[in-house]
Amino acid sequence: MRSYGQYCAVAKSLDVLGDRWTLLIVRELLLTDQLRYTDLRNGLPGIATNLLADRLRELEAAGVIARVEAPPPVATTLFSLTDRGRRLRPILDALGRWGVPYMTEGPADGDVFRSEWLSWPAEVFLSDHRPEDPPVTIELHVGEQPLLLETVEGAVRSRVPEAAERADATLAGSPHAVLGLLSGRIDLDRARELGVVYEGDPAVLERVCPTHPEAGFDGLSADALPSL
Amino acid sequence: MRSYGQYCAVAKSLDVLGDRWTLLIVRELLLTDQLRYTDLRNGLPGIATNLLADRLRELEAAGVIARVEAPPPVATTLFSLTDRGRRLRPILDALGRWGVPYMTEGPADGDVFRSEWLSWPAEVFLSDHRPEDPPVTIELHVGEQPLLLETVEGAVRSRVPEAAERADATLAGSPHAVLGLLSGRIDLDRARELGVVYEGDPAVLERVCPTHPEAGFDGLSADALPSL
DNA sequence: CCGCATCCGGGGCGATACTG
DNA sequence: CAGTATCGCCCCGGATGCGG
Repeated sequence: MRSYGQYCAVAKSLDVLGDRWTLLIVRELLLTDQLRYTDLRNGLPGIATNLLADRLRELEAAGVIARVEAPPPVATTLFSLTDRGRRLRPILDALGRWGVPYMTEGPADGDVFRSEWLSWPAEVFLSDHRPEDPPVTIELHVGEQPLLLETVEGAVRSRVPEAAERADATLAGSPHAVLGLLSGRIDLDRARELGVVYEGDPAVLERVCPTHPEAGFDGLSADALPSL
Repeated sequence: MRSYGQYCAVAKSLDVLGDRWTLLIVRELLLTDQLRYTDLRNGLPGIATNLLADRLRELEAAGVIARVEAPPPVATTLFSLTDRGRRLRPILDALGRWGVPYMTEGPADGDVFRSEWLSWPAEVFLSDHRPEDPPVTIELHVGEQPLLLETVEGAVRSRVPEAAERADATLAGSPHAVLGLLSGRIDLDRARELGVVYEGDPAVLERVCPTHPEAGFDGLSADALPSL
């Protein structure tokens, strides 16, 4: 990217990160530690292959990602974040938190979806109301692959589960309906009408879901959002 | 900006903020509450006037900024952030914090500079080591206009000072030298050799500056930064 | 002056095809 | 699987013009 030519920390960051697709590549690598070129391509629907190659080169030159030649039997190149790349998490989290209101009204026409992307709304909306109790996990089945939510230190974190990992409860349904439930905009009964399936102790869900009258989310509701 | 077409909070944010110059316009409005078109143009060296007009329209449509028609004697349109726009501060702060290492090696050739941009390095590097004592202020004279640092709740915040506001100490010099002092990379004696002028009780500066062997800044030193 | 609109050249980007 | 090559378009940068 052409430099802004400003001796300013924000501008310097944008010199490195401001190109189209760059931060979404970082998002993919924050959600899944190591990815192949093809995995990135699949996780970034719409990116042109030459752009992906360009961005990966630039990010490597900037010290944000590293290329690892995996030994057999994998025998392919894997991309992962460097330490400096992992320090981008606060930026992505801030962007995610600010963008959550744009999700609560449902996907726009033609939007694609991957369940890992629920990571940000889940961590923003949910919290552990009984942090002293033993931790619990909930498995989300929303897109192609599941997402695991777990209570940790009073908050809720998400990650891609290991194979055959069992959770205390499972929640399945459409992205919009599951998000409505997680945000506290609708309750479980209403969610079920929208096709949501919840299996497990209801107390597990209640433990992490927002208290019902959508409270104190610091302007995270979609109300008063411009039409775009 | 063309939408990424992804039902993801990060992508939705970038749909609104990802265009070139957009976040730098927000930066200007976070640093100074209300700005005229011409002020923005001056604060964003290099931006084309049509792009500035485009971005302001887009940001207004997105509900991030608002246009205020100032009454006489000002008689001009002022731009300011909405509530939603002010919630972008965590994003800018995260970008600023990540970008600080790119500043510690000095400005690149042709970089322009404005003293307000020292806001991020100052808040990242400085802290109040004696939060129980009465608050102190330091006035930075680095660029055209001064920047005021003040201790608040154990941290150091910065803002553009009111006219004729007096600080407990003043610090003047080149951006690179002042930044070296603020980051703890050089001490006051060395800074003075580089043309820095400090007036006031040395204890004021020591109270906020990092303890000398550049300690624990979470990878914020410029070491091991790629050449770009 | 202030707040833009218009025009125009160049390059970043999007889509597809092709290759070691 | 991991890219390169190509082509059109549109975004961006820079200059100028223009009404209030």
